[in-house]
Amino acid sequence: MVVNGLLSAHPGKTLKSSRPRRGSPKQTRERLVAAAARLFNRVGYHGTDSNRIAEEAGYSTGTFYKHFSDKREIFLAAYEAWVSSEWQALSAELSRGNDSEAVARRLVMLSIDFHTRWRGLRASLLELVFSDAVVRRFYREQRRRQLEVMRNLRAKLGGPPRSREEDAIHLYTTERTFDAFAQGEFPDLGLDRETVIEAMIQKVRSMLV
Amino acid sequence: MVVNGLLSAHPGKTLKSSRPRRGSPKQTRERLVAAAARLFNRVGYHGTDSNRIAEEAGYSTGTFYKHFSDKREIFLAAYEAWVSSEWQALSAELSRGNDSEAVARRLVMLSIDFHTRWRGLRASLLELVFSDAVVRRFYREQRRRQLEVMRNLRAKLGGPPRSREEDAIHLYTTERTFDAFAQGEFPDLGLDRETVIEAMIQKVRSMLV
Amino acid sequence: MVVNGLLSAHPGKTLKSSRPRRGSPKQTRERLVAAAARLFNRVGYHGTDSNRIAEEAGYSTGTFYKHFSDKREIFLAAYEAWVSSEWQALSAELSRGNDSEAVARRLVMLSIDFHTRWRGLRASLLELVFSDAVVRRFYREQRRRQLEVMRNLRAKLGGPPRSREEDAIHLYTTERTFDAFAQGEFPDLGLDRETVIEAMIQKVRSMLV
Amino acid sequence: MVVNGLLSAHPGKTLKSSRPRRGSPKQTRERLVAAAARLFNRVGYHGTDSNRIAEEAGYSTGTFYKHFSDKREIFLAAYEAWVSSEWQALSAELSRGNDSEAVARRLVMLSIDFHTRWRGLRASLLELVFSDAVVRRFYREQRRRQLEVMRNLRAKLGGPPRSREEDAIHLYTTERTFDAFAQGEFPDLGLDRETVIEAMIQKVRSMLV
DNA sequence: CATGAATGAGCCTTCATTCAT
DNA sequence: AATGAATGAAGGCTCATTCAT
Repeated sequence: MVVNGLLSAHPGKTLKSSRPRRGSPKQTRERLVAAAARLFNRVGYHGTDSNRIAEEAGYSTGTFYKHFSDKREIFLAAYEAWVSSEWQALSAELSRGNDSEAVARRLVMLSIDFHTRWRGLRASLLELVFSDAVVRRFYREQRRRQLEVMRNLRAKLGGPPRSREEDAIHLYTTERTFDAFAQGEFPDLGLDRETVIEAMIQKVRSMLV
Repeated sequence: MVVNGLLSAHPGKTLKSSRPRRGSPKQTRERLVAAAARLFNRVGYHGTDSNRIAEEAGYSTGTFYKHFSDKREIFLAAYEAWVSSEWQALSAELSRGNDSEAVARRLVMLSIDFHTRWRGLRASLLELVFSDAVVRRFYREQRRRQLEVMRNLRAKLGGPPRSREEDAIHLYTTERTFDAFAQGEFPDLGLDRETVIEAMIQKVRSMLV
Repeated sequence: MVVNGLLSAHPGKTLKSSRPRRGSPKQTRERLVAAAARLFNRVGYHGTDSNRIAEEAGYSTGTFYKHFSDKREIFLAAYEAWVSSEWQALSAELSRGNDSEAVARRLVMLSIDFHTRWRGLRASLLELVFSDAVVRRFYREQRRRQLEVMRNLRAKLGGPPRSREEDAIHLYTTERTFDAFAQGEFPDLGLDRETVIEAMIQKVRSMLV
Repeated sequence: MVVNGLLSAHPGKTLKSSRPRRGSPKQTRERLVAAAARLFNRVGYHGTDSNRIAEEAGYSTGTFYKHFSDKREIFLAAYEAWVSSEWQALSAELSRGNDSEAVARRLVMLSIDFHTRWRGLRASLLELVFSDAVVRRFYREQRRRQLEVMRNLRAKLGGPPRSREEDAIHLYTTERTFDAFAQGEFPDLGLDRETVIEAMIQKVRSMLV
């Protein structure tokens, strides 16, 4: 589980590293994952080639395959890095809140931020979940954990009981809406950004209390 | 693009056509789109080989490119066929309803059905919307029309006014939930199918009245 | 089983074909096999790359894979072509002989000729038989047939009975000696070409009568 | 190249060494050659990865290239080790013999043993002799020495004079037959092991006396 | 209108070899 | 003497697309 500065930072904006002759395998791996995340987010999974990932990270072709057996593997690593950093950020956010309105607002802003930064990877995700059994398994596992976290969270916050089904629907709603946000769908549809945000805040809030 | 029997029928289940040498261009095109839809739904956009589409439709490689300038074009044609057939089915459903609960139920079942039949194409959609400007434009246009239809529908049914933003969020919710349904996500997460369906019926109903 | 002019002709000497836009698949396949044989014989199996085979045959990369699923497959095709053409030549030779000395001489000269023309492919053969189960199976089958042919031949010629073991040893002897011939080993070792040939003629003759 | 215990022992059966940091260069070199021999015999020359050789010997990649300038060099070293150990074993065998039948038998059994233990390396040999001039030179030199040894041996044993050409053919025969033995060709062809061995014993014996 | 052989850019992957430590 | 991270040329193979028939 890699939750480091390189990755939790904005993946689409990190600069291309200069050529590093020899580093720790861990560092190399992280640089590769960060570069992969950047590329996935820029051109999607299918638009990214493994040689390019290595180059973007400042390494040569072969180095990639010393660390990952194929593109899918680094995709999963990037995906995991994102999920980890998002959860970490969300729980940090939650731990300092009391006013539910303020907490919900911060959660929404944070989510939008994450979905925006990981938009390309997210855009590729559903197709991979469909077409690749390994990605699918990984993805479903994340979802299970998400539902678990939600349930625990609400218990801790003293919120009202909800069925897991309701929680799932809530997750789908926020997820898809934030994706639309990240993809710039709202201005394109003539929808008001602030109105959507407010609506989402209310939705999130209703799950917390 | 015509909503014909080939397409509005279950695309994943249509049998491979026998060799149909020389037909009307219209018929050829439709057969190609139907074959493409079948393949997209089975293996996704990137998993579908354009030569294979022609073969599946009972034509040769060259014929494919006589009717479509590239793979994206047939994807859009298949997408359009699906949207058209879904809307047609939905409006047919709506036109015979009066009891809002029953109508909502039928709409939900219909949607699940459509999402299931078009799951592969849908799975590829978000990535293409992300990576391909033409698909994006087409997709956004569909979304605009969807919002328009919703607004008109509610006006006709005498439902309460809603902001377009609320409508959009509703669409995202149903869309994503039905996709999850189609991908078999619910049993995998230990969620009860019927409970989700009931919840969705209430959601849809609340938009109608 | 391809026994055509292209292949039974000297594979190392055929000129590179000019670019043929469209031919029968059979012709294309034959040209590819002929080109592969030429390259295998020039630089060995591992020294030959599949793109180069296509180029040498006057085709592009992709054409190769329309006809052969990988390099091994075309190796087996070339191998089969050689075996076929050699057997055909040998049996043609045998059918017109009566004087056993003369027949044996012609068989030896023919074998030397074949081993010389297929020296690169033969040089690669043992390694592939060792490392590749499919090649091994194919190779063993050829050997079985060889032993069969020998037995039948001798029966027809009224020669003395020999055990299959003796036949096998005889085949190994001639095979390896002709390979050495083809590889130019004799002058290098200061051995006299004619003396070796005479010895081999006697060996072959002793198997016939 | 020293014929040491590591090498004259069964190369295919030696266990992977434990990490031997810092030894004499000579020892390191020997361990590398032994590891290379093991791998060549398991998967052939082209199937052997030079990094893997180092690993198998318990050293790092770089160490390999400190001792050998390339893969071919270690192949030649392994080849030489094998030839040396085989000659040593054969001459030891010969020196204690008097009964020609018994001697021939022991020589045959020894040869079969050697060919079996070095089967992978031998399988690669002919291709390398064909494709690599340096290997070819080395190989031919071995052959010259072999012919020399044979001539001397027979002189010492008081055997009948034979031409070098006859000797060469004899060598090819035994070599190829023992290779076939080592590759398991006989059972596969339905040939009787003992019959072949007896025949080879007679062949060898006829060269000695 | 239809065919299908042919194209070739481009991606994935391996592995012999180098070199900074 | 040894390490092992890094290199990058080279090759295998795919697939969207073209075009002569």
